[in-house]
Amino acid sequence: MSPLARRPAAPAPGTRSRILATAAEEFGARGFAATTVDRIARRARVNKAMIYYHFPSKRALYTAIVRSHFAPIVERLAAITAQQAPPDQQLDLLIQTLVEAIDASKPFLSIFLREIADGAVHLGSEDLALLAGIFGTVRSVIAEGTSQKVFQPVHPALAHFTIIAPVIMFRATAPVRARIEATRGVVIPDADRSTVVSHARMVARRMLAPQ
Amino acid sequence: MSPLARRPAAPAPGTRSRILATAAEEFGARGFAATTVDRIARRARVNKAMIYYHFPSKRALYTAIVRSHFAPIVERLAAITAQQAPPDQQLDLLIQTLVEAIDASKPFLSIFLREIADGAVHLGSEDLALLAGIFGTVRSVIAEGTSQKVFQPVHPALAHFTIIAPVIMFRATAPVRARIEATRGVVIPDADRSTVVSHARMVARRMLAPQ
DNA sequence: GTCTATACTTCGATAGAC
DNA sequence: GTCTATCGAAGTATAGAC
Repeated sequence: MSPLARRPAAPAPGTRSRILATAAEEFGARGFAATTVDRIARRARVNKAMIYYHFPSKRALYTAIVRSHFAPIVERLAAITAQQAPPDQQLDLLIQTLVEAIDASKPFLSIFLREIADGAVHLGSEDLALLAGIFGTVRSVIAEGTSQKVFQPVHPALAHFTIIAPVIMFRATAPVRARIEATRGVVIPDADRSTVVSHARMVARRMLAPQ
Repeated sequence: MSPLARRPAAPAPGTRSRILATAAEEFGARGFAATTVDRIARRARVNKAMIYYHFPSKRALYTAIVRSHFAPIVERLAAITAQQAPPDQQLDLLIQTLVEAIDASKPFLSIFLREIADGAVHLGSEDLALLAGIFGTVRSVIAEGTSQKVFQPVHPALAHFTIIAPVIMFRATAPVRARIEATRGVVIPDADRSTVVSHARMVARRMLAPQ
């Protein structure tokens, strides 16, 4: 190789992951349709054509982000139920893990909310399977507790969302609450993770306590 | 007026409301950016130019929808706290009213979720005031109960979302749950309104019961 | 792997006749 | 109030040089 030759094909290791991270922020903040590939490129400091070099389409880029966020959550949840602990202990661990997952990525939380509003039209059957896995895990732990008479009988889906929806909505509404605080001069206290976990556990315990 | 003259300006009473209803469905199902004025026009069976005759812009149409949905909810909530009932009774009424509001318009529920994901960028200070009103009403009833020692102390925002977020997410996820049922052959029971109200009241009562 | 330039499409919005 | 026709701005995606 001539020393005078240029190096036109030097790999830039951070490029692909920088695209993914920036795209997640944009999709989360604006939604799929309102996100432009131009803007992702500019913010990730790559050329727009580079995005199409790494991903076949805007949609494929979006799908890659969704998969990479869902999969590890389901794995961690499965690890908890694999151990044969009592239902109330498993539920405490499930709550801890779910709150950590929700806190792990603010953009993904927004993507998740939009996906629900969309009726999950962007999710393939593999993604739906991951979602069903999360739902099924919580549900089976509650069902086990009910059959052992340590939990009272509850509507499965309503119980599931009673545990997790408050955390989702509380975290997701943080920017809106901040705007209300700023605009209207009221103080709405935030909460750190241990406060949120404690609250969710308290709610779960009280909701499921036998009559 | 000559009998031969045409009547080019016959009013079509249903036009404006048909635009509003169709636009709400589209904004709910697709989000603001993905919704096209062309499609609203086609589905509402009006000419696109008619939309711009009734509303100055796509954004103004969206805002009109948001206002018309938020305002009556806040009114009904205010009517409840105006009466001087005990906190637990007020809370039961608040829950009933909020569940009814959530069930009243499926499109608006999706619009609401997307607005949260957006950080409420489409909402002006008047809309934020309405949102703050909903939040403040629940919050003040809980605070009153706590100061009367009939409720235990709780984090205001977490308590608020513990009561209302499960209902929001349960209703909003109905299409996704249906897809999971269809794709994966599992049965996820739905719930009618009285079941949802009872569940939310049970959760609120148990969460707020003094230790 | 990276860039420039551009083809192709869609969409919000308006002009102007009736 | 209602229509047709169209402008102009963005935006996805690709071709092709280096």
